[in-house]
Amino acid sequence: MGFPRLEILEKKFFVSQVVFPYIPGLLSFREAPLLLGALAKIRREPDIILFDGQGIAHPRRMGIATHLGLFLQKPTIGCAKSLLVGKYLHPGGRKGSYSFLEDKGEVIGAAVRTRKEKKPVFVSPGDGIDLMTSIEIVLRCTGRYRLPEPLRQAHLLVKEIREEFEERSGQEIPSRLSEGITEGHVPRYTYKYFSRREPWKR
DNA sequence: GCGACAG
DNA sequence: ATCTTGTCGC
Repeated sequence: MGFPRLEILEKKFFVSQVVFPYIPGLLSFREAPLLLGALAKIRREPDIILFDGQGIAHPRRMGIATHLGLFLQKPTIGCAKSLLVGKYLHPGGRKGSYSFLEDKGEVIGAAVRTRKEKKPVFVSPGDGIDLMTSIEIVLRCTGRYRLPEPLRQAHLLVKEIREEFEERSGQEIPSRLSEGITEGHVPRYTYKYFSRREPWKR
């Protein structure tokens, strides 16, 4: 999308099976491969990328937005619909109000009210950008809905693709089966490894 | 040991 | 995330 007009410039998608389970704190391992697949199809070079997930508001300050920002060497922002880690005071009810999110004595993001009286979204820098700029961009990308337009449009596109695929292939895409497919494709040792407490300390 | 836990 | 039931505001 263009900024600040938010015109859609390109729409691309990527379909495949997930090969890693959803584990809080390890979302990148499950979704990054597919996101990279879709991003590889984009012709234009984005100036910045907004992700549906955390940036540095992560136990190890490495949410999916940060992870991919570093990988792609591109500025990124994390905008999650719910909290992973950190504490915050409820922000004011007006659209645009926000309060900082902190963990272990450091500010890692903010709870931003993108819609009056609605649950806030959690914004945190991915990489190559600061918190205040991240908040400003998310707000300027938000219109009448809770989610910033880039993320909302992405969700709508996925819904569109999925429905078309379901009717054309007779058998719908077992979206919930991502669980089933996952268990059958993730090597046993891999799952055991990541199922332990704080596996990154091993 | 118990609770929390992006999508 | 997905699913189901019911409610509130434009």
